[in-house]
Amino acid sequence: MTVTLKDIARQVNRSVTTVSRALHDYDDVSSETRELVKRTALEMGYAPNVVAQRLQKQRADTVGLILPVFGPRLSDPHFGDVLAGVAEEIASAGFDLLISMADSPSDGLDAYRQKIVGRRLDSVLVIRTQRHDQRIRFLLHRNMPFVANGRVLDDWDFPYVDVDHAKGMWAVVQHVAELGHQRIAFITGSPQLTFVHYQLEGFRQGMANASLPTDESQIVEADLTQRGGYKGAQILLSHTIPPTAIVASNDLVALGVMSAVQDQGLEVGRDVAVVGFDDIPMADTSHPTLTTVHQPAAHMGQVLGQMLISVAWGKTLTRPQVLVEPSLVIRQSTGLDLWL
Amino acid sequence: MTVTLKDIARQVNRSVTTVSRALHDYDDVSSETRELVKRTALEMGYAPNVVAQRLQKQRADTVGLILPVFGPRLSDPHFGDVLAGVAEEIASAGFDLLISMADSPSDGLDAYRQKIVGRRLDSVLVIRTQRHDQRIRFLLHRNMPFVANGRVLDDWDFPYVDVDHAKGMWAVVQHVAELGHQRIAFITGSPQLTFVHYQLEGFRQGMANASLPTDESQIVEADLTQRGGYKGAQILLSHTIPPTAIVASNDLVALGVMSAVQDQGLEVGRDVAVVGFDDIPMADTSHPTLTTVHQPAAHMGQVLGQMLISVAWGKTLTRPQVLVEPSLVIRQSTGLDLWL
DNA sequence: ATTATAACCCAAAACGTTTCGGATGTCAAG
DNA sequence: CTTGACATCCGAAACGTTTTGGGTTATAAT
Repeated sequence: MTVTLKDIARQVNRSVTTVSRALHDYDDVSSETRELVKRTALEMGYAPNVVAQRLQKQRADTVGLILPVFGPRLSDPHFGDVLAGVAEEIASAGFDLLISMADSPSDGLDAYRQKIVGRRLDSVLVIRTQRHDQRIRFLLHRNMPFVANGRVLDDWDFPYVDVDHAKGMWAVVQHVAELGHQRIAFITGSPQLTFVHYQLEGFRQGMANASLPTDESQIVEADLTQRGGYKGAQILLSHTIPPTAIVASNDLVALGVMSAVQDQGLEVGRDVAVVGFDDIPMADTSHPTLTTVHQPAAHMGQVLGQMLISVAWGKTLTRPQVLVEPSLVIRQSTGLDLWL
Repeated sequence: MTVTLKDIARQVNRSVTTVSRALHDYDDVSSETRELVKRTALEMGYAPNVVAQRLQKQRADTVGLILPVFGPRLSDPHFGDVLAGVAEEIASAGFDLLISMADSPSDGLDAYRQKIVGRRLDSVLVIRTQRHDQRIRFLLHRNMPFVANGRVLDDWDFPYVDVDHAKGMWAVVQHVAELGHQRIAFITGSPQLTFVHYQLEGFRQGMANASLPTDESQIVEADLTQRGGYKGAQILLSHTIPPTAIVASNDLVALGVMSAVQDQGLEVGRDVAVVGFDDIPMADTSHPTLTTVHQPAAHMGQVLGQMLISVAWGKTLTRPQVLVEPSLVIRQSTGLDLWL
């Protein structure tokens, strides 16, 4: 059915070797033969069997991504943007992106074992790192090329791209405090996640810097979704002394917070200030528009993609650790000063 | 470095054949040998080389998705949800999802050629179909198993899952007309896209059914993004007689429309009704909440996933064409009746 | 006339697995 | 003692490619 080198060889009366070499422009085949081979290959609709090529070359030209069960969903816009950047970048190098989903939480490592040891992948993208990440431990241990989108707290040396969440959150608190807010609440994800850890650090330092006490009851943990934000805000707003500003771990959560605030009949930006993190497209078109911390998602994705290809080729990275400076984007959701 | 069957064979003093058969629980190997083999395989950290398995079995256990250049972005929530459903479903069957990006518009078909003919894929998911889709033509012609998320206008027989866009849009117009609106505008994507075609059909029939004239100047084409919706709405609202209701091809566009309306100082749901299509999570938490047509994205993804696996195994589908009934979800953005 | 050089070609091995078609040995039935 | 059945094992081929290490022929240099 499908045509192979052998078929071409038979057709042009040459050996398989010669056909292969002709197609690869080796200089020990005559130009007539080369032309002939190439022409008939085209005519017969030949396409190389990549599986065979890979077996022979011991390379896969594929970078893998294993979606953790409790990680970001494919429908998370910020994550989607990062991923699009990665996909685009590696595509231009002829690499593919292989996405597997871990079936169960514990399955995470087993999935790695199977896919990675099975040599399907040349390098791996690790997303949403945890403070002490088993996956990274495993990959380091197996000597498998990988790049992480995020850091860990352990003192391990591995390539990553991350945004300086602490600094970003610090700037947020700074901004909100300058507007006169004193009761600033924070809706976060699981503190096991490294980026949450750093955001908390930035939050606490920012509060201290503004000479505000950090009230632990104002820090609530929630799902990193709109629904999570909505619920978290409901809890916060039901306190006897509700916060006047609510900061969220990401924009999705912040959008949920805005909904909750508005459903309580309060006005975002006047009664309650709301701040997000990520700067997803939606942040610019919500109402009111959302003050947030900008992350260059697509660009980070591209950098990740380049690094993934480099490590797949066994190159050592000139700049293995990239920490991106975030920038505060002030919009309407923190719009008005308070008069206190 | 990595351990192969041969290594195990040497270790346990058996042939490669026997080791392979032992690991696969063939009944012509003694239980002692089987145990021995399995134990040493585990001890040595053996994992089969999938590439070799694939070459031998002529299967890839992979379904492919080639992202068209002008298709939905990975960051489109509705698309992400569908994709998540697909990924989840095929993962439970041990399949992987391979995502490639087409480098250039024209490259679309070439990408198919290379990846598909190169036997990397057992089946292919085609998204965002066009009225006369070259990709589907190609896949049919090559006899390559695939499933489409969307229909075509040609009378070809192939498996697809789609939502009845015409019926959905018909219901939208019906609803808006019942509220008293007469100048109903429509912001669509390219009419080359099949779903836009059907939406237009439903729109026109709905208008006719409500005895309203269809004013072609009220139908504007835009990018299927928030930005596109924003711009489209600006154009419509600058007309001397602006519409009182704006219907959009999807929720993203509708959210952009809402922004534009609000930026003009108008109130969505009172001054201008806005309707979307898809029912992304955001539609429920936007302000005002968005009236839209619900699509069971994740469920459609699962069905697609099951079909993709079936066709990959060469099975004939019991129900190759699935047309899902959409349902109108009435929320605040069409909130108030008009008094005309 | 011999030798060196260049131009062109190819057989065979290798990548790691699965499977077909025996081969060998043992034991019970005839 | 032979035959057949059974249990256990294995060699070799196959999947399609790339690469190694040649071989053959014709031409140029000695």
